[in-house]
Amino acid sequence: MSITIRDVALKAGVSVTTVSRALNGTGPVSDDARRRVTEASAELRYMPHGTARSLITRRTDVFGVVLPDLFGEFFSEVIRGMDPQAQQRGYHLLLSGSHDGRREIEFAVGAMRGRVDGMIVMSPDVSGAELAASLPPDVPVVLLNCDVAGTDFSAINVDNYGGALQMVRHLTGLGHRRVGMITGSAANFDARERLRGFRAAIGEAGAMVTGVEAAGDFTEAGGYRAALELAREADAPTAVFCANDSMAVGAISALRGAGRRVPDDVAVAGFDDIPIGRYLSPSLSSVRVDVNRMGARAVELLCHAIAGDAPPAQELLDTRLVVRRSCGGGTDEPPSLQDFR
Amino acid sequence: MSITIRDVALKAGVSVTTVSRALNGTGPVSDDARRRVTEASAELRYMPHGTARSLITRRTDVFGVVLPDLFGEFFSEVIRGMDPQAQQRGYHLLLSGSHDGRREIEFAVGAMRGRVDGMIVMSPDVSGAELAASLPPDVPVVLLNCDVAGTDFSAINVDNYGGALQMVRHLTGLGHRRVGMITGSAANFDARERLRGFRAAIGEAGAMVTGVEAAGDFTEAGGYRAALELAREADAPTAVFCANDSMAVGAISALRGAGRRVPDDVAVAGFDDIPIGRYLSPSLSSVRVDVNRMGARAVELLCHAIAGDAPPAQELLDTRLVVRRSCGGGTDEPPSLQDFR
DNA sequence: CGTATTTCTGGAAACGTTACCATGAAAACG
DNA sequence: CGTTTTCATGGTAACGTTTCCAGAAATACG
Repeated sequence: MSITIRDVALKAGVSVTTVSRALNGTGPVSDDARRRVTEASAELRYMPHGTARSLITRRTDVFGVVLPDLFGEFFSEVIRGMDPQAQQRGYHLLLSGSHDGRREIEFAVGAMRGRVDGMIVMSPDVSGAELAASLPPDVPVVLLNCDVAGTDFSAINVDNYGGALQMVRHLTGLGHRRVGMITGSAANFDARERLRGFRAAIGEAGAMVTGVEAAGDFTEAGGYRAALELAREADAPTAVFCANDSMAVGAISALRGAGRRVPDDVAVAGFDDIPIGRYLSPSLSSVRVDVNRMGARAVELLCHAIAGDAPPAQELLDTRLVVRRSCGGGTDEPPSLQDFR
Repeated sequence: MSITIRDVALKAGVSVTTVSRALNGTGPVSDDARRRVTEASAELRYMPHGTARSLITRRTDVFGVVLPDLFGEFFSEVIRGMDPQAQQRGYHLLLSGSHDGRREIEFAVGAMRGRVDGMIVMSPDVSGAELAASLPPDVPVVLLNCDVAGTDFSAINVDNYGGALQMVRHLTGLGHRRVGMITGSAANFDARERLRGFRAAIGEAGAMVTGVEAAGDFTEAGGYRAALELAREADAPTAVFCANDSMAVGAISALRGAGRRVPDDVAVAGFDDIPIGRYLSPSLSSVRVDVNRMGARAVELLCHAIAGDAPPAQELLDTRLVVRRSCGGGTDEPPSLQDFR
């Protein structure tokens, strides 16, 4: 059916060993033999069988990528960050989306056993410690957005704490005395860190400033409900920090519905700086995260782990405050259409 | 180093054959042996080596996905459409982005030889006929957004022609007599089909309506330049149809800069209906394409090709006209924040 | 009870490649 | 010229799994 190295050897009149050597450039081969091999190979349109090669080489040139439920362009960006780096180093990406929870990740990881040289696992809902037992000991792993406290996994995390701190400091700096937060899912590591940043900022702002929290779930609808809850408070907050932009969109909608103007009556801010944020009206203040870079860096770390030329590292990706109209303090950006990039 | 089926066999006190049978449920195994095998397997945390299995089984449970330069959320959506379908059928996705041009695709395809059971190749710049020689004969392939005229590849294409036709008909229906088009790259199949639709619509509109074309390249900057070109015409068009939304964004910016109001002085429409389109001001009229469905359907077609239970099929994905403010004819949608989904 | 069938089992051959070792020829060295 | 090194080559053993075949034990059948 499909042509193997043996067919090439036969046609070129040499042994399979010589064919392998000639094609891979490993070991000495006479010019004559090399010519005959390349000729026969081209004529037969021979392509080496990757699986067979991997079996003996113990290299697959593939990285496994396990992601939770793909959320918007986050997924897209992280992959786009990985791909060029991986490709440049001769690796392909084996994707496995829609995995959350310990058991599902374990399964996905298992299915990749023996088909990847390393893995990048995004696991915001399951900690590194919990994952430790599920991950194969013989395959290097880089964790993304994952609580790796007390483990020595390589990991890259967004500086959620710092970003939230920055944003809430900005809000209190604008003079807000009663600040609300719509939190993300409690199980989610990113959400917990953002909440921690919020609390820290409220704490350091002194006794004049108080915080109030409402539970969200990272969805627009969840943000809508939580915002209504906050608006009904006797002492309703004049600023609301949402754990992500989607919830901020829902929150603005809810607040408007409740007759509150944004940002005049209540300031709103999000996290992630999703692309549509600047096109909303009012444009949405947020915390910018370079997700692309996270993907790229994850590949780099994984390559180091495989080469063994660097110890496991846990990196923090810094964030940037993006102040727009929704929290009242921002410059009134022209609704885009102006700037190229 | 890593544990193999032999280790399990040794620990369970049976042969490797029996272990294989017990674990895969193939062939008869006594209850006692099965119990011992599953026990030993669990205790050793054995995971079969995918590569080794694939070699003999001749199945990898992997689909190769070759995409051109990842364009915005198009890439994301198509993958998101594929993943659930693939996963449901027990397949993983091996990704290879950033491949355009005949040689690069050939290389990517070659690198996948023997590691995938089927391939999905998006190739808007290289036709199926040209690709035929590069594609392996023994691996089923589904082509996406590709000119497959005269070949019998399975393929899924967006109805670019019909979509463009619809949109330009809408513009002429609004009374525009001089209609411009900013085209995409000439090498691009989607672009050519959209242009064909434009010309057909102009043609059928009668002698009163004339069309004028300016060359773009699918980028914002390209749209900007092309729009300026059109605006400088002696008989400048009162409506401009752009081959994609990115160029429409650039075009609106250019027209404004040239002192033309949109949509009052000139109507603008795009193609693709990217998410930010509705948030722009004016909101952007466009042609909606269900990219997600394209990915999902591609996987289905590939599965049929592998199972051999259906002949190669070439499908057309229909489009939907989305009329918004930028071409003057649309309803004035509230700038979102209202509707959930 | 003898034979034919089933059930269970293990040894060995595949799968397509590269890695290891051995061999002979040629070249370099003293 | 004899000896050592290098070069070129091929045979064969891996890699970890499944599949094929054959044999042994147990069961069914007449």
